[in-house]
Amino acid sequence: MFIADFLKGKLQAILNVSECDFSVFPSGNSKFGDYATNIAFVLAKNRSASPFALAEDLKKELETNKGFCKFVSAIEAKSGYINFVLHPAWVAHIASENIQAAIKQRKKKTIVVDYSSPNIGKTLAIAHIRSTIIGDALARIYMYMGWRVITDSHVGDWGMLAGKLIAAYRTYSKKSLAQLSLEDIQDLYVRFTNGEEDNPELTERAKQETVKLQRKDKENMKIWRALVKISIREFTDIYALLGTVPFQHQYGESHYRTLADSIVKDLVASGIAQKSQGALIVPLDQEKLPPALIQKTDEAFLYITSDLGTIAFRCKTWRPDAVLYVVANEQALHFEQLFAINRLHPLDAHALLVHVKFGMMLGFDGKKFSTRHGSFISLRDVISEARERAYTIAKKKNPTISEKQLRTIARVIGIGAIKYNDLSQNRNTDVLFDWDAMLSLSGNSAPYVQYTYARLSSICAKAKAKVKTKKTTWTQKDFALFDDAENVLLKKLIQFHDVVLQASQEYAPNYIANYVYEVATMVNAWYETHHVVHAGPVVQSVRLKLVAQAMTVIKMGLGLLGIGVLSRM
RNA sequence: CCCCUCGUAGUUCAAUGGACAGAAUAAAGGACUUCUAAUCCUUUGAUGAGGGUUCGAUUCCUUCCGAGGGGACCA
Repeated sequence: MFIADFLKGKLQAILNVSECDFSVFPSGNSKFGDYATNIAFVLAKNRSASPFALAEDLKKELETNKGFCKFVSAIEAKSGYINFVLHPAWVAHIASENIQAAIKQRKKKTIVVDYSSPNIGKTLAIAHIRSTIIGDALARIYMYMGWRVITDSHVGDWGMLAGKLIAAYRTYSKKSLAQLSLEDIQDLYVRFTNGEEDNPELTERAKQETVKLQRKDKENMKIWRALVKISIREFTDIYALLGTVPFQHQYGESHYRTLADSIVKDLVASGIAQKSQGALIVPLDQEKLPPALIQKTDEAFLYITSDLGTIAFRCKTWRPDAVLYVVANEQALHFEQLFAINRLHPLDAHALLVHVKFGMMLGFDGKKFSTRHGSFISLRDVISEARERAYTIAKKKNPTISEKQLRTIARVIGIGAIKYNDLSQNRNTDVLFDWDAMLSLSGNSAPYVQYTYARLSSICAKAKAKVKTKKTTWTQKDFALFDDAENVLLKKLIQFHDVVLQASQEYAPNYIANYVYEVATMVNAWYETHHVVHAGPVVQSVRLKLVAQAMTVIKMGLGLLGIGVLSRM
């Protein structure tokens, strides 16, 4: 149940104000009721009236509405706000919902999430972590929201990069294709780019190999296919380590080359693209953007060209309602140009194209990570470091536990810490890479929330209660045994859907992370002062319901972020 | 020179234009004979600077200062 949305709809209908842009939101403080609205402020502006008096009037109008009073048991007007206390019967109804089931939509919508998108020839690095983790969370969130989700990693496998890799292989490799590992390829590439600095001949060679590849030279195609295969295998391994949703597609840029070709022809024919200094550009003065270069002097395509093909392909194949590009801030101009060209020459009429941008991960020096300057941190190293740190602590806490269990705990905690670090922030600020911050195991972190879950699991085990993970059935009578803290906690727990909805609308997984953290904080405070196992049977059974409810919310919330829970840690 | 993102406690981060700007960490003190102390409870501390719009601005506009990233043949 989307409580805020539901109440807003009721208010619109009862007060007949559908055109007015007000909001309904959970009150931050229980002294202001459970939910509140700023409707009086918004209406007062339009009618140039006093918001304070208007709030009083609206309150009276709502109080006389019998239908509305089934959902809200008390209404108050306070300094212009109207605050609502939810009706206990309705609270019981909402709390009894099965939140593990994905939300059903009336009309099933489709979304394409484009994320991770590494280049071939290199293992995944720290620079890929944000896109991979944020994209994965968004995919999970939209699946939960009942959308048809298409996950696609737009792998960089074509163009100059591919040519360089082939040239590097041909120039330096002593191994055959079959013997080659990704590490070998990476070494060859680094050696090649270093060599380029004082040997322009190598760059020339790379260009020639690129042209040969684009002309489907047999030998080059063979080398290229091997490079792609080795790279994808490595990517898949790391995604498995991270526990991300497996990609449905990893179409590379190469996949779009013929489509891009026809789009470029169309753009030229319709006069949108024109020659400039021997290359092909799309002027975007009207959009107040610099011109986009879509074809080089040597007729090779660029990043933006294949992305135009990508739009056409996706729209034709899946007919999505939205396409999310989870790509760092540095590509902002690229996407502005891409979307602008799409407006001039619509490759699809109705898909909403969104660049979900985020701040960059910066190196220790506060500058961009770059392989060339040797500031390369592989994702494998980050993962194993995280696991190691978690392992050390887990072993200290549980000296008697089996090695196998320890490893499981270390994996879930370590991965959780990495993901949470990114997903709890997700603003556009750049992030300075810092081992300790990224792998924090205490305070506002995934392990804190996971620990809360483990404690609750332990209560269930001690009380010999079966944890009902699916749903908890509540009646209004249960609340008679609650004190204030428990009331507030349950009201917090039923906000789950509101939060997920908002996270999906704003492409902001951090709303869920923050919410789950707040829930964990409340649970831990409650835990200190309320006993379950030693309480009397009646109180115990109600508190066990609360425990089950909290466990479900934490498990689901972390699950949407791609983070697991443990019954023991 | 132009464009994008950002500037909040000592540090790392929160805050759909809203009710006293929240956490974590660091510092000081306190709580395990009862469900896991990876926890809980106290205390100290912040919106880069100046204008403007608004009943109300960390949020929107503007000027300046500072950081990072882009700006036609890499992606």
